[in-house]
Amino acid sequence: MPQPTATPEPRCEARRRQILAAAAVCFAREGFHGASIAKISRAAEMSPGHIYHFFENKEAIIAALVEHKLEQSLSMVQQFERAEDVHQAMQERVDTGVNERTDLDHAALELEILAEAARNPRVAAIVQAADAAKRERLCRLLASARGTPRGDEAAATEIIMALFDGLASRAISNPTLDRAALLAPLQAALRVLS
Amino acid sequence: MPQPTATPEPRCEARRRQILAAAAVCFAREGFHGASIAKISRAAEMSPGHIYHFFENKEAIIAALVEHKLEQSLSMVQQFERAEDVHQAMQERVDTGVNERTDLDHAALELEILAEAARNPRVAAIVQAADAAKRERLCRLLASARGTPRGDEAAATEIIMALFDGLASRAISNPTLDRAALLAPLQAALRVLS
DNA sequence: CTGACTAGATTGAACGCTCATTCTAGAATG
DNA sequence: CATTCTAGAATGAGCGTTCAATCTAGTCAG
Repeated sequence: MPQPTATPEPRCEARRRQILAAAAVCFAREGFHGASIAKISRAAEMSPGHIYHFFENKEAIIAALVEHKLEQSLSMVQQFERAEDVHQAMQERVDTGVNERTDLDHAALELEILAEAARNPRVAAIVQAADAAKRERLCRLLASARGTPRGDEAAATEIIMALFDGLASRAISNPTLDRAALLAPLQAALRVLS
Repeated sequence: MPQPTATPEPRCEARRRQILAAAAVCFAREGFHGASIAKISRAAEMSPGHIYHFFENKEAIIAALVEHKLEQSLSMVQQFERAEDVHQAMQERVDTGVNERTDLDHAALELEILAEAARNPRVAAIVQAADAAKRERLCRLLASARGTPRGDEAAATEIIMALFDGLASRAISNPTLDRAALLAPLQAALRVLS
């Protein structure tokens, strides 16, 4: 018995991560359906057939990647929840948020995921479950930050999320986007919403 | 003589529109790469080969559809430009705007177009040219509505566009979206931006 | 009015290719 | 030696695209 309880699947898990990393690159560059298993296997430096030992099929790779991306995005909410002054933490995080959301590779993958969710029920379920979790936690944060309830917490949360989600679209539609200049009007909008 | 010079290409143009309408349905349902020429031809009630009399290839259908969609979206700006009171016209149009942007089929096609633009240079060029035109005109409208310049007109325009673009993402991510409730916080955000 | 002719519209089978997926046999490991 | 891992060729389906054949409707000769 080499490892009794320490590392559950050292090789297998590493391989899986290797495939997901390669898939993320290929999917961002060519889309879910433009990227072939052959290309992903080349990027992951393994044979096409071997990928099927770790994932049932191509859709499972997409699902796993989407899940992984959304888990990352949930960690942002956790940061706010741990912060002492929520208002201040949010204002400070806007800068980073804009840069993350308007990064071209990130934006491309995010839009690809949403477009896929619009037609693939399995992806839609993953996206919507993750979104519901994120939304509820953000809404609760907003309510506690406001102190006195105004009754439109859910809608305001929705608009704040639309604002940040929209940044990905803007990054694609406007390659001359001035990220720094966005901060002032964005914070003004957030102030009136929170 | 029924029509001497009125209709230039009645049959040909009608066929093109027929193909584009069928393609819009197929692309919204299955994505640009999921929808095959065979399926589009079936939806357009014509043979696959015949499609190639009207479009050079599949990419040309995508390009034509994207162009058509963006022309429609430009007509909204024209409405504002013709209005007497821009502020008022915008506030009145928000309701319609929310419903248009959060329509699932519209949102699916919009996200599909943006995802394609992120990797297809031809589509990117069309999207970005249309976006630049729309952006400049909206920015000018915002400046004239404000009266006294504040210097952040371009950035504020960008944030307003992000807000509306983001609604498409929200419609996909949250199927329980309460469209009517969005209006109040959305208008509050627009008021502080314009 | 009728039949031959024509040009454009339309068809659908066929082509070459790439895809996701499976299979087989050899290499590595213990 | 037994077992697990790995590679890459094989498979069949489906893709975008082409093209020779067919249909259709309008013109014109008689």
